[in-house]
Amino acid sequence: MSTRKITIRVKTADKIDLRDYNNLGGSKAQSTGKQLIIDVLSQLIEHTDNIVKSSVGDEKKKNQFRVAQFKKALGSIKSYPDEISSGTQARELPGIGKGIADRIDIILKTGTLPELSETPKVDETTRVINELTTVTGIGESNAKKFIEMGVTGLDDLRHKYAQGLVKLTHHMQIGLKYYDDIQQKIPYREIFELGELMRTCIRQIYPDVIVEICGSHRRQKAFSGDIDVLMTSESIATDDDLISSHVHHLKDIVKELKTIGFLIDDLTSQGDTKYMGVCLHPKVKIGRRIDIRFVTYDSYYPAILYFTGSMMLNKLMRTHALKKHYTLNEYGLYRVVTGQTDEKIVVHSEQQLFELLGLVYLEPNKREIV
DNA sequence: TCATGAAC
DNA sequence: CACGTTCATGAA
Repeated sequence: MSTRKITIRVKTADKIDLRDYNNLGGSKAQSTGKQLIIDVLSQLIEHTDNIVKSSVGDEKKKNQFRVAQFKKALGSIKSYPDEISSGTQARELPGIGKGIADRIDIILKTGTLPELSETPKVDETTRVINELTTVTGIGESNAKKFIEMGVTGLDDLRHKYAQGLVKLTHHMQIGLKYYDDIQQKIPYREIFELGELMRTCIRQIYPDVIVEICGSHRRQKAFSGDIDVLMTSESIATDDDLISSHVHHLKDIVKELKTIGFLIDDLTSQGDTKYMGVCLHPKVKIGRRIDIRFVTYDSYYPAILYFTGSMMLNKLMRTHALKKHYTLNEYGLYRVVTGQTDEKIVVHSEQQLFELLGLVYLEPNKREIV
């Protein structure tokens, strides 16, 4: 790994800073072959990303993977200190195989890539699938079924549903009901106030329950797509406590949040650990997607880390953990013992999780990787 | 009860 | 090849 950070402080000298993964250092504006490669590869990433957006199924998966590979290669080239004058030379770098090496030769020869001029053609079926799947609860499979039934688009789906010509699951019905609301981004301040509202309400019934809003809000983003809430209580330390607890905290909390008019519709109703629904700010009155997860206290810090993201950081941390013979997931950090059931390491802060993995601690607003 | 789809 | 877990739904 060439991602070792050089720092003056002895204490953190050996820790790895995951922000270096997409190394921005050293790529000053210069009209060298290397800069050209960087520019064209960036275009290739954007181009492939557009293909991802307009494709479905295996084609989409394939191209998503290509984007990830291209990004890795680009990061590798950016962090390489010297000039690159051939594909063969670039092949030595991590993340660069035959495909990228060949492209680099073409870039150096022609200044661009032929595949960039190919416009991805979107056929009508794909367009309708993409439109229908913007409704929460409608995935690709159901979108195809609707198309087979003659649905030609979102408006047509609404129409046919009103006529009783197609059946929708409860989830889909709510998805349509709040379609315009859910499309809108949620300002930071609104989520903050919704959090305070929730805490005030929950304090009345369970004063010991901890409420933390995670997701992009916790990463201090100005706008979020939905509201990701994590709850726990120190009195529910283990899974046994959660299962045997005759008081179902989550269900009681959801019930209470409904009576005060905070939650206005459900997407789930049976879950013991996970609730999905729609909530409302009394002053804003736009339906917002909210997810609430209730975890045991010994999973709280792994969970808060996981649900704060970003997704890319989570992936990097999991991969990094595996290299150090740990498994990291939303429930805990486990030491992998060969042939044995993994041993859970109970942690008491996010900092401690980074520490145990030998990583530089990142504040939530620094976790926006790539 | 099980398999599948969807969401995260 | 390309995450794994939770919940909803409908068939068995």
